[in-house]
Amino acid sequence: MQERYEAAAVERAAQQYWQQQGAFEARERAGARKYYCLSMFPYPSGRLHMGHVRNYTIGDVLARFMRMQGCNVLQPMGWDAFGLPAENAAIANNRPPAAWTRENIDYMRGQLRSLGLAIDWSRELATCDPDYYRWNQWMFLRMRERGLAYKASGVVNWDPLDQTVLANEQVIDGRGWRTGALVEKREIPMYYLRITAYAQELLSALETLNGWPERVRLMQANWIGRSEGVELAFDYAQDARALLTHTRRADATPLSAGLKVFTTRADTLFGVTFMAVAAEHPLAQAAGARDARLAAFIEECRRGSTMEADVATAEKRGMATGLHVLHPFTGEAIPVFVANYVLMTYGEGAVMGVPAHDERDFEFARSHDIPIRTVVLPASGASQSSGEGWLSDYAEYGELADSGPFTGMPSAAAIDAIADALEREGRGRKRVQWRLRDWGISRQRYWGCPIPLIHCERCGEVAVPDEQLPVVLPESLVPDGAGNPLARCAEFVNCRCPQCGGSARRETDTMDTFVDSSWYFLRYASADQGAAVVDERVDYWLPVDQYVGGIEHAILHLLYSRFWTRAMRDLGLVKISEPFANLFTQGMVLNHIWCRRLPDGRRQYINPADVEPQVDASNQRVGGVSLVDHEPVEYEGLGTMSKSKNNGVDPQALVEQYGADTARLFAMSAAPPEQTLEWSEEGVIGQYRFLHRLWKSVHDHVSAGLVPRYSAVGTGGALSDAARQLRRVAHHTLTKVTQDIGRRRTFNTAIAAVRELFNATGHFTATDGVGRAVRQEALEIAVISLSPIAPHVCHVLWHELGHERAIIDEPWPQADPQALAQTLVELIVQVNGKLRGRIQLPPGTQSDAAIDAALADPTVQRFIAGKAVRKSIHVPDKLVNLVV
RNA sequence: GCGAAAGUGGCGGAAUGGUAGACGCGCUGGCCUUAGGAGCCAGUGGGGUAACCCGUGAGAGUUCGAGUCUCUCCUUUCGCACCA
Repeated sequence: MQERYEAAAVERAAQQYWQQQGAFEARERAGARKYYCLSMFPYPSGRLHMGHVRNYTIGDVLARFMRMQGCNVLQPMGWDAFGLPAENAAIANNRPPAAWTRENIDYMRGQLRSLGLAIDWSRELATCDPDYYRWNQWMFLRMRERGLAYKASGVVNWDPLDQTVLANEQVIDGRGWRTGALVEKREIPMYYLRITAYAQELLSALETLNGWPERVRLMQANWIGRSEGVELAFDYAQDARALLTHTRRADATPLSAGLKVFTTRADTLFGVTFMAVAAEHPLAQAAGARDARLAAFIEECRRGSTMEADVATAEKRGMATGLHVLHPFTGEAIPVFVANYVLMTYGEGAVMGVPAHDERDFEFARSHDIPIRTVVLPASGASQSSGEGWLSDYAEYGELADSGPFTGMPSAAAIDAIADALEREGRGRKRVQWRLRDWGISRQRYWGCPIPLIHCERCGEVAVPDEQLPVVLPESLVPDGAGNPLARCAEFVNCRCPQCGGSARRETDTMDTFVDSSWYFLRYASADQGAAVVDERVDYWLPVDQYVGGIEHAILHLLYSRFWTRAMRDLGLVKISEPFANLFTQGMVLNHIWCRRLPDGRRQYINPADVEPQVDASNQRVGGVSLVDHEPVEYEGLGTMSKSKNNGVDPQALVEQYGADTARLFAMSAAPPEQTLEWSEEGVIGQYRFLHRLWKSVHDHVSAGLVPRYSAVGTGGALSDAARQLRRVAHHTLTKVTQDIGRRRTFNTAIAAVRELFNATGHFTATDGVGRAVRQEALEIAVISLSPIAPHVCHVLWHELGHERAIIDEPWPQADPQALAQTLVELIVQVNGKLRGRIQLPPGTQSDAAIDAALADPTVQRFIAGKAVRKSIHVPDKLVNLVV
């Protein structure tokens, strides 16, 4: 055996072996428990980043561990290949996105292979391949037939200079990224998928997802946002009625029934002192038509991005319309305002304003001189004197006051009573409101899956017939940032109407890339199936047993996938409802951020590898010096690795310098996988050193001749204390690693445990036959425990330890209870909860005996001297607590 | 703004209501030598000669016992529907 560990040679050998054996190609197999282990597929951005290394190593550790547990494991990989970055690269390089994307895929496949992942590459797919996206189109048409896909108008970010729809990412401080023009909201026709039809099921089924993190389930539940409340209509006062009869248009029907609102707090109805409608609300539009100041305000609301975070953090502004509605019970005239914080996309686009019982309404009333009328008395008894600030007790349920016939009722009963009264008069009813909106999938972009529709002047909107699928995206176009090049591509646009045969125009919108990623996990099960979207093999492999990916996908991707799977279920294509039985959300990878301020105020980011940090007395980074030009740079703290902050680390360099095992070991050891991971070059070197020492230690052991491990020999009692102790540590390590990988998913503590075992092995000096057999056993346990995490080096070391069979084909070993047995265990003794002593007792000692032993401890005696022991708590084999 | 998490030595982190700081990085001292991104040994939260005392963002609470559970506050990170 070679004395020095050479990562490159070791990894080449191991990878070659796996490839020759076809070790990771998965087949459906009756009898064995299947284990479908899936990591979120990457966007082919050009190079792998540390987040990928972390993600794929987590998945790989689980896949390899479960394989050794006897499972039939499938771990596939593919490419989320459509999307905006390819178009940006195309603009920058004047090359088609297709070429850029496919080159990136080729390069990144090589990078992934160098990590030694146990992937079945025969199932590889890319979403930009027509063989894949034709099924997007096929599914879209099936959904359209069932009313699950429909056309409606939607609001987008519009760059008035480029005459182009912008993604939220392309809006920077309210301006277009390329033109700098102020972005506007614009309504355009779009296609939607009716995810809201599944809202209740998507919500209820969260309870069944026991293998998902609680926080993800909570976030999804909040996102779906079921609220029970009351929908009611306020009749128009004379002024509004007069206006509406003048401006009545064909589409004014929503206005005819009065001003509709939805509220969860019908109990506060008698406190309504104003109404607020969104700028896009038809009533606002009508009022704006005869009032120039109001029209200007509405126009102002149209500026800015469509992002909800922007809308919600914008200054709350509003303007009176001069119109009024009538209170359904008192008949009082209530003024109607236009307000920028009312969302047209939620509820009815209008809200009733109750300043006394809603903080946002309270502030709005203050700044617009609207009266505040208290109608619910808080249960806390807190009282609010006028002129004071907002008191949150008033947002709680309580007892109604000044509310006509409902006065004196508790809130919950009042809501029912008010809803009943409204329903009797046909003015309102109880209903459920969802926060979840239908999924707009139209993108006015080139590099995506074409929506398979044709527009014919005679026949209208016509579906592309199934036998003409896929509608193939021409791959030679180069976008220029202004508009969609597809719309200018005559060969694509001009076509025949499938119904009448006349000339027609093809739809040029493409699909949201979330469509591509909403079902790829199903396709892996039958990736070679040309005649159907999936086949019966999907029933064998699905659901995914373990899904691994970033927490940033907690809502959208996962919710869309849950919806899509149900849509396919209802089409009879799959039997499952939930695609992912277990979900693991990994944390982000962070690195330090260094920058310089340029004269024009912008920041220039410097890569941390090029900075020598300066620290203050308490070792905090306060600044640094560039290693390139020796000029000072500013420290901006830690942030996720990103291109824009120039703080990424190239995993390729890492693998070339230290090897994949070191990279994997670092990614798994530096933090628990669910939390953020801080990059540390020193940490990487530490793992590298460990692998060297492990190698050296096996080398030194086997160069004195191979011995069978102690447990295989099975000799009984002749062990020295040191040998017994080492065996106990070894088998304890095995227990801990099995739990930490298999149940707790804390790979960092599994690695720490192996290191403890390794340290213990180093301190074990016996050279006799039994001693060497015990050391063999300890080293074997260390190597096999580490093998899912650092598979290459363990593959080679396993052979060197004398094994013919490859380590990936070894069954995961079980700890020997005899090795774990102890003759004495240490109990801690507390007095009033503070540690005061330790006692050694045989395991299983009864309470009375344990407490007597604790009382006899000299230190304990000092602390209880002269005091009465009031209570004694005994936790068997762990502790005694004496309360005095 | 709304929703979700996190906060422990100089640093990353460990502690599955029961010994706070496992394991590693860094640092200090020593040894060794085929000078290697080496290896080995010892030390490393603060205070105190010691006995001991203090210590997990801040404040309260539950408990025999709280880093862990509950509440309030502060700070940081993630998501917010056209980035993927």
